[in-house]
Amino acid sequence: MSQPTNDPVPDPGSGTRRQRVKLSDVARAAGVDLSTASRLIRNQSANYRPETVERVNRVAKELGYRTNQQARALRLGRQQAIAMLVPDLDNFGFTRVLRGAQEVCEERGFTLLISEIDPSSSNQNSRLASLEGRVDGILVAYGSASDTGITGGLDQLGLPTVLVQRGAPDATASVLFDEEANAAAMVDYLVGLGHRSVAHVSGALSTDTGIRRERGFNAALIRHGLEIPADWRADGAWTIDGGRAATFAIMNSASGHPTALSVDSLVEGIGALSALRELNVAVPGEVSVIAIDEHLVAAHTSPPLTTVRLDQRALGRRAAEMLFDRLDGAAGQRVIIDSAAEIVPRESTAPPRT
Amino acid sequence: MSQPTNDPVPDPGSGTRRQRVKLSDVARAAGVDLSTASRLIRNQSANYRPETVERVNRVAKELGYRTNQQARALRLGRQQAIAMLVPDLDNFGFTRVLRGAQEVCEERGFTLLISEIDPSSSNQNSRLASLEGRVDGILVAYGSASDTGITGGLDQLGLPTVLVQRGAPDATASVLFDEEANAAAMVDYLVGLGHRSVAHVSGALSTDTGIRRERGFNAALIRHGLEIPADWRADGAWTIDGGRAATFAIMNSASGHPTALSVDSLVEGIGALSALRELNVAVPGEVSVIAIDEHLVAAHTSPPLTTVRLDQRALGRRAAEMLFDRLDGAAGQRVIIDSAAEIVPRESTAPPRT
DNA sequence: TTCTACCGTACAATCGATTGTATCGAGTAC
DNA sequence: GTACTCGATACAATCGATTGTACGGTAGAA
Repeated sequence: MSQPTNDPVPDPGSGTRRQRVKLSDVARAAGVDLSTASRLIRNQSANYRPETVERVNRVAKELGYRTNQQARALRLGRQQAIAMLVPDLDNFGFTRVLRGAQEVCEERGFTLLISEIDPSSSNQNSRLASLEGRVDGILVAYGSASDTGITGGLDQLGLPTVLVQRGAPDATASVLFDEEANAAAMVDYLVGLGHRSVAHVSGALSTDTGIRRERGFNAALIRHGLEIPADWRADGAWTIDGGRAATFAIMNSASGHPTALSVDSLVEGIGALSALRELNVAVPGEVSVIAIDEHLVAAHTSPPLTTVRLDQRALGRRAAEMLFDRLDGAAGQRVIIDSAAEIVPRESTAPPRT
Repeated sequence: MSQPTNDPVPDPGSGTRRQRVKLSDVARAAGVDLSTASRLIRNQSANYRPETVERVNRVAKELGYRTNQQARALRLGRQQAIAMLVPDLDNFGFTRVLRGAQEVCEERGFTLLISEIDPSSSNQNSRLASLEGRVDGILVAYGSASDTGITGGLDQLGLPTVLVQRGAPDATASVLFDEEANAAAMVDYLVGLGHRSVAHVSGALSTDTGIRRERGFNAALIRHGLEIPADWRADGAWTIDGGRAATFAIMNSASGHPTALSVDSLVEGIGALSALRELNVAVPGEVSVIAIDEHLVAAHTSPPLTTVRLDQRALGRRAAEMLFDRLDGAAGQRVIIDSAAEIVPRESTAPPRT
């Protein structure tokens, strides 16, 4: 190893890498001690002479000093960064959660790093491990897939974690929507239009969110005094193809077909529209369709899809805040926040044909 | 500050944070020097006794030792991580590029961190700066928006950068598709179906990619001996709404309307279908539509959209590889790779009505 | 005039790991 | 028997920043 210990002359050969200015350079140039420079750079100027403060800061600027985050992180024992894990960036649900979390991070001077980790892939644990030492905590946005493996890996990491829009039996720290209410909102809307025959394309019933929406759907039916055949409920697995398959199953069921479809996610809703088109079923003429998750594409499907907008930004914000609390030593809780569910009416819903 | 310097007893009060095992703990427990432990943990066992090697590794495992990445990064001066900047995770184009880069990172033992930075937002520079010291290099996937600000901030960072599917006049390091060929592929396909009146919904003409696709479109027309009116070209700005507006403009143009639309991106294609539906124009009966960017949603629009699939995974891979080369000191280059453009025929295209 | 405060700044330990070089001891050759 | 070699491991500097405490000097009080 070449070690020109006291030769600060930048190597002229490697044009790319300019010598990095460090704190000791600033201190020397300003004629003060390293510790003085350190404090003044960080505005801990309480006891210092204004003159010194000014000089140090000026020199730092002139030299283009920027603190080395690795060194800082090592000394402080923290990274000032958190990670958000998502299973699938192709799913429409995550971006607004991400942005909410991003906002909070920015307010706190933290960096948000995103990592896509497919929970079904084999190397997820190594990817998780690679996050170690880079972040102080983890937000897990896994609403849409089975994820038993992930939680195991997370435990090993020993980092504070908050689950977002997804519960787990053993997880204390999680931020959830009132999914029962969200599902019920769709039924209420359809019933309000006059529908009495409402089928349900659910999210994956292996997931917490799927189960709770199913429960909300059922509760709403009972509240409205409705009963539907068992084969009007189908698991759409949180995917386009799953939604398609579920819709085919419902429409071809022995019980005849419903006048409306309550769908647990936008991607499944797109699948449902696709199936109905293939079956030559008019939407909303013969069957109305409504789905959870608002996104710009919903305005441009055929027909434009009526959706339920959830306040996912707020979800992301709240989750990030809880994570920061945990970093400060607070215990994790299971919090259910108001999703501020709002129907965005478009052309896929209408009163049933009489 | 509480400094129980030589009191390694973990505080029983803070149940959350278990005392972290460090290398010196392992060394002590194994009865060897820190340096020995360091080397053996990293399999630099060249000169060591097999017995010692075994003992150190066993102790490390027993104690659950995991190397502190911050300390390692500080010592080594590198992070073993790179970042990928995307402007908008809602755009369908990025996920496969991301995954390609992810693959290469994994092969090299690097971590890929994703960061969404809206190039039009005001705080982009602070977000960029927050990446400093966390990553060794940056992949910039900005194909779809103006980004003059970003490049400025990147320069200041002084990190090796590679631009992905996006050129810049002054950028040496970039990996690009042959966009002229991609655009031409759409025209060829439409002409092959018998169309002679082909309009163009282009990507934002303020972007490099937009300009090059426009050029390819024009070249293809000439090659086929076709000429079209000026108002059959409209800028769709890489967005759904832009694509809609551009389609309205073309369809309402004084020159009458074309029999086919060649659209530069899937999102704009969705906008185009939306506009055509609103205009009661039959697709593909009156107007065929084809767009660049394959994605599952294209199979489920109405009608399903014929698309051009580009090998974005390869793009991501190549870009990551170039970035690693740059980290090793290689100069950046401007590389154009084969996009392996492939038409995915669906129901939005058909021969023109005679 | 001498002692006490206090102000402004410097000293030095520390975070956890990496790595060039020194050292110790045993075996071998003469 | 002495010197030399080499194998196995220890020593110590270092990466760049943070922070508790010590220290020197000046001013006000006695």
